[in-house]
Amino acid sequence: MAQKRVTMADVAKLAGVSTTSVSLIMNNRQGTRLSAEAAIRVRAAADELGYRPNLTARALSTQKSHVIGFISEQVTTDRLASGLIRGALQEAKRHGHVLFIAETEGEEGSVHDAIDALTDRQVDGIIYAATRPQSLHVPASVGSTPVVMLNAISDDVADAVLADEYEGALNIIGLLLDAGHIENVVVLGRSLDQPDDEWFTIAVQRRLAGIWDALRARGVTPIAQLDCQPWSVMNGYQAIHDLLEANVQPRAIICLNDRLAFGAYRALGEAGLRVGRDVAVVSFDDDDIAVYLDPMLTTAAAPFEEMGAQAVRLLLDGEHAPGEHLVPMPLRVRGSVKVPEKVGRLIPHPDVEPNWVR
Amino acid sequence: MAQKRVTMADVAKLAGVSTTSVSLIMNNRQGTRLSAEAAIRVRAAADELGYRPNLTARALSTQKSHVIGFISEQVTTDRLASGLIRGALQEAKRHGHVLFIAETEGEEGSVHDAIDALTDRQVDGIIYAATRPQSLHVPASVGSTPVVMLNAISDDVADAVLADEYEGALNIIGLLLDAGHIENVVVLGRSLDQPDDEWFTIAVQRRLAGIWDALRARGVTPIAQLDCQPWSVMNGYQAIHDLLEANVQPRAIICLNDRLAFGAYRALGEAGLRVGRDVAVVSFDDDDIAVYLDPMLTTAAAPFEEMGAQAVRLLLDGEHAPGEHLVPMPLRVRGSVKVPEKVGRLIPHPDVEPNWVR
DNA sequence: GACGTAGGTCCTATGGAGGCC
DNA sequence: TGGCCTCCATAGGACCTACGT
Repeated sequence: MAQKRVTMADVAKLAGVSTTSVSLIMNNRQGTRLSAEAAIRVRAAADELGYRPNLTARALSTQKSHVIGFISEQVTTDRLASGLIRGALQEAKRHGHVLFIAETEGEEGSVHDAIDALTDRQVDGIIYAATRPQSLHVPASVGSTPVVMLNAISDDVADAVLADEYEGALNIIGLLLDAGHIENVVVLGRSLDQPDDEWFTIAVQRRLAGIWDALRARGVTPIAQLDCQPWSVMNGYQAIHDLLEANVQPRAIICLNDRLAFGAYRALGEAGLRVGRDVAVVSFDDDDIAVYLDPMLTTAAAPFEEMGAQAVRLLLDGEHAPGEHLVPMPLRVRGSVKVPEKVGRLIPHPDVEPNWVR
Repeated sequence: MAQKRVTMADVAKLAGVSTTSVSLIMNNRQGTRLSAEAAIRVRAAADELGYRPNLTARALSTQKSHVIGFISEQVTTDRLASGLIRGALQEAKRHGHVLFIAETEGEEGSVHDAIDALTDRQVDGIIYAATRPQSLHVPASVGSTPVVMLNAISDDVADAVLADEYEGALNIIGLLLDAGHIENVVVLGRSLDQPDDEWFTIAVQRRLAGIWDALRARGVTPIAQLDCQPWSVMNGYQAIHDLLEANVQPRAIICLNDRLAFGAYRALGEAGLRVGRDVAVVSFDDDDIAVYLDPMLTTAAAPFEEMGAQAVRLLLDGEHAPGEHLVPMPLRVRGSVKVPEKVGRLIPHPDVEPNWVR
């Protein structure tokens, strides 16, 4: 068992050179040219023995571990935000890096522990991701390790990757209104005068701002704004249910997220109203359930994968203007909005339900 | 910038001892007792300087990295299976370990690369997870690094953690039948005589076996078995829709997974049938959508978190009987099955829709 | 009894040694 | 005498540990 790993020394011995030469050759060092013949011998020996450099040892000596730490508060749980990890993972892989994952369960001190666990292992950089784009505190214990906030912001860190909620909202509402759905518009999720609370994150603020700017730009005034918190299926259902009971007939519903839309569908269905025919619905996030609905939901997708990838790039790049980095939210145009041909041509193709395996 | 990290040597100098002493004291080595006074001096110095051991260096010298590698084929994508990671993460943390994540996109050779990336970094063990419990090949390049298969099996590896599909099926079907839903039973997803195919994984085989054994044990014969692949919302809808069109009236539907159930709900609803009143529905997995449905879905939950945790325990333990390790599937009893009081007492509490943040 | 020295983990970085023209 | 080419010894990096004083 446990046959020891092949080391540089083994290769050196077999090739009849020093370990230095092996190192230089295996790393393709320019400048200090060894004889082509020696290089061939070394490579042959390495191949024969199946030599692979020990990256731990290399990290110790170069101070570069080629590892990125990914801290999240429950991101791995959230099916939406697992896209963040996925995007980061793929981009990291493209650069020969690998990801350390550490999760903080929101407990105090838990972040601190996670950061220690990562810096103790000499990660080259840290991505600090959140489910909600709230402002987070980053302990000073990171030291000089570069940090990028992902779907979050922090007073302690310059770089942050966020979805471009404002533009996304402008676009999706623009789509709705340009398609002619300008009467009896309802905003579901949060009203303009709802007092600030913990849910009113920077992302929500911008999303809402985009919605209203788009409405105002076209002179459209909603007939109702429905507060509800949290944005759950149940609350979406209840809000639209109550609205219909009060004899208000929406022709277009702007949902602040897909779960609210899901609830709205149900309430509408119970009242005999058909989405796409009687009522247009748009939403945000492109949750998995968006394509489970009938008709499928038109929504501004949260670009989580791209955001994750972007965070890795920022970390590895080093040379970039610090600040917020906004990633566009692609529109998923599907059956919940009837779009005239003319407008339809300008926008991306509908998605289909993915082939889930289980 | 980049103020160098505090090393053992720094602590030693400040405390006026050798690095050896620092090492021994910081690691609480018994046996070789240093003076209590020296220990105090060293700890004070370490505190003052904010010393933390460099785990990379430690790993190099002890051959223990306290890192576990987690390889998955798209597990991070799948919102169901992200529970695997979450469970593993928390258990690893409890043991002072951290998780390397590597994803293979199903490409050939990709697994090989992932394994290399991990073993090059001296991980203490590897968890190889899959979305479908299929049989996977594990390249010999793992060498002597211990491997545990998670939600998968392999001819090359003894240990595997799987959901106890058979028991889960026995239980959930038992629940359905014991509640009195024994007439006009329909099995939705896969029939007994459907030929083997790529979807017929070991998990599906056992799930199906459990269903039928439970049915037979009570002398119940379904009035229909509906094949469909993949198990999507659309296919579930279509199958039940067609069934109703053919004038077959199900009183109980056994869905092979939650997405099928989702589709079934829709088809039933369109036909004016109410789940929980006219038709009982049970299912598998406890997907997020299970609680979005109305009434909420009664389902045998895939115990992903517990499975992930179990995999970590097996890796760290070392002393255990090798083989398959089955994790029970808890029943989530909700509104889709009317359960008589008497039976209801014996089973867990209904869940509620989680407070999603976005 | 209390502690330090030296050698081990594996790789990289640097200055310079030896041979040849 | 110098220059050029090929190569290596040595000294890190930060830690652990067997042995010695």
